[in-house]
Amino acid sequence: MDDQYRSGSGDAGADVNHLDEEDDVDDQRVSEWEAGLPNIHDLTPLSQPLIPHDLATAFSISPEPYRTLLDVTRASDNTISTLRCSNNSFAPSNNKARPPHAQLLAIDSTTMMLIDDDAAADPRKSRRLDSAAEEADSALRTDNSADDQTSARALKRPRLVWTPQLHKRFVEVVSHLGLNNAVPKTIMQMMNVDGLTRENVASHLQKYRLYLKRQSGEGPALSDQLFSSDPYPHHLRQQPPVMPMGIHSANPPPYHPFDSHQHFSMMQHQQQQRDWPSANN
DNA sequence: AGTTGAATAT
DNA sequence: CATATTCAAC
Repeated sequence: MDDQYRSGSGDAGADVNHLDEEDDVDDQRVSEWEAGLPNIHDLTPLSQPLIPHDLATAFSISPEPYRTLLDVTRASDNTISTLRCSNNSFAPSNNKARPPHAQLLAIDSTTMMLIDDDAAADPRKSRRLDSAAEEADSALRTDNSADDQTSARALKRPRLVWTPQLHKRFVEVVSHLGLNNAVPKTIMQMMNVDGLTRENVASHLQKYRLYLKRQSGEGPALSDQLFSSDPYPHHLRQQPPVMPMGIHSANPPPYHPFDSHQHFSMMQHQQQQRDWPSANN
């Protein structure tokens, strides 16, 4: 193929890593794949920057370096030889919980709306789980950025942090299913957050149930009324309380762990990137 | 030292 | 799947 052109939709290389077994099937799939490739007029010549200069400067994006045709060819060769070498070192797919890229779709439009709102309001951690498809990926699962040196196994996925967004989705799903169907696996599927494991959910569910029990069990006893300003017989608390999950992470979010009941009214300024990558212990 | 959220073991 | 225990962070 003409290496003067690049496609916006991903590198061809990724598909080069099957070797033996089922060649014919592979061939067919390759053909299909090839058929789907953009034609030459759809491609941007590598000699042209993807981002127009003025746009780049407007957004403070450092301009791409210019490439000569020679550069391009060289890079291309490089890529190819790299792929040839590392063929099978791919694909360990270090966990069961991420087969196809598209799983079930989200519960309903309402949910999606809510989530989107949230993501907009708190961009800090919205990067995982926002449409639950896009880059949730890179954020949640084993981080590939610094490349998995030891590749394959031995990789413990980083500790999951239940951000308010994640938790919210969790709560939504749980209430959407009855308490009967709200079991880890189902919840996990419904949440459709990729990288999220059943164990993650199970653990969280445990805490959540505990929390719920506490809420309801927590006698509206007199002691309560001493401090509470609401004299109502409050066993009407059927509605799953939106408990704000605290976060144990490198960056201290302004709110408290579990028990206290507060609505997060945090301002939406300050967007940092330090999500959860305390990656390694 | 005491809690907590999350992981892991049963 | 539920529950108990362990563990690291505050």
